Amino acid sequence: MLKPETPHRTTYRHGDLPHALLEAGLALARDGGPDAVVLREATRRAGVAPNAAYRHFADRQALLQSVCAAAQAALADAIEDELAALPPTRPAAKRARARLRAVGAGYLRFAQAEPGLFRTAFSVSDDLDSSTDPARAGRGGRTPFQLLADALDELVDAGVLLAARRPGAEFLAWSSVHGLGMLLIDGPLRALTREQRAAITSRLLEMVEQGL
Amino acid sequence: MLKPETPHRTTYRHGDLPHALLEAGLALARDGGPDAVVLREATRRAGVAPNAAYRHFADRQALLQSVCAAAQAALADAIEDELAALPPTRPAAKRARARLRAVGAGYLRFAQAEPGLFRTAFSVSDDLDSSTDPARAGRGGRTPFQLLADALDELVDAGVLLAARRPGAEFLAWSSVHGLGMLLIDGPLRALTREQRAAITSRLLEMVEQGL
DNA sequence: TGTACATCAGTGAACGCGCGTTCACTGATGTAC
DNA sequence: TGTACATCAGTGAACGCGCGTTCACTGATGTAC
Repeated sequence: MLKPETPHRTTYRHGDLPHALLEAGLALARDGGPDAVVLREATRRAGVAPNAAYRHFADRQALLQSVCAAAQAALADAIEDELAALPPTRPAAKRARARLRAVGAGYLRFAQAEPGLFRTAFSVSDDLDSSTDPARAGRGGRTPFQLLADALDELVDAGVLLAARRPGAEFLAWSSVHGLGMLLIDGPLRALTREQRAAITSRLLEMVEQGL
Repeated sequence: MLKPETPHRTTYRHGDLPHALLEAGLALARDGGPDAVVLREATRRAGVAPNAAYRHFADRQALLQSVCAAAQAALADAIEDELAALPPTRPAAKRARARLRAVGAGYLRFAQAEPGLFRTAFSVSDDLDSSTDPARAGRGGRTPFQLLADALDELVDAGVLLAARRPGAEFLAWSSVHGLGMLLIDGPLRALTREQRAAITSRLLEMVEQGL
């Protein structure tokens, strides 16, 4: 087991240690989940003494929080990718439906492609305010939560979802998709084939659409 | 902070150390989740040398696995309680519906009453076989997964759920409820009042029923 | 009923590990004059 | 353009912690004769 990269630094100053630590933290989260995000290993990877981290992060928790925000941003990116890949669709109702499904599909794709980051994204217990924290936003400036809310708003605009049922709907949709993500990466659905996963994902999204 | 109990033992033999360690492990899980289930603290609480645990558990992982199974059994008990509290209901369809809701309600009640145990119950990544492992069963001899499956079967028998939609339905229902549990204990829904939680729980269960 | 002995549960001491965090420091940078 | 000096980023060494796990051991139990 070789270290992936031992950064050779010629200057005394690192250059961008905060960023390097965040990247190292993300790498740790990627293949070990939140518990693997530890200061010493992050500084090691950044090629710096352990205590150098304290110039930029108050403590381990602060680094973890940054990594968590970055993981949520990555999740937002995955959702945006899924939305962007959608073909232009004409009737507004059909389009809105497709977009909601894309949000769910992107979410689940990310959970399976990056289980470590996914777990990390939800490791820091947060509240409603942090769901819209710009640090958690993707390229388009929206957090995963906001992307979901947008899709639901479109559904109302298109007349698919009754306005009366809109409030709180994000939590219902989110619960279902989040739960499936968990079962797929850690739970009893781990062993399913790619096709089986796709099938169950599809059925779940359909259920949410019907049930909302 | 005093130790809750320092067991005074007069005999050299403990009596029932495996059981004592399991109980200690459960207590640790209860207020610290899976990461808090550590051998040294468990033996401390059992009033025994750290290495005594190795007479009964191969390693830390083995203890955690036992605690995990016991946590699932406790979850099964919570669901059974909810089912038992149901008033007798006449039309089979109405009855079957009420029972499915009770399964979900019991699951979510447990998640909120015992978040540490709930997290621990799903900390050991398992497969479909372990979902029916008797060690994870409650008083009635059924695991949480089996209780859910039973409820869905009743729904089919009562003609509420199309038999064609039955296969895999447990995963859809489970995902939704499990996800809501996560959001309620760790996620953005933590801060909700009791009434708000009840309302969202009710809506989610309704959504599942409609959408299945 | 007594006794030798195998079996097994628990002990005591120790190991190495990786972690978070603090201390007093040193080297480079950039700004004021 | 040059230089003193404040500022700040990183260093080196060390701390204490709690953990999992191994070793050779000792004390009690129960069974065979």
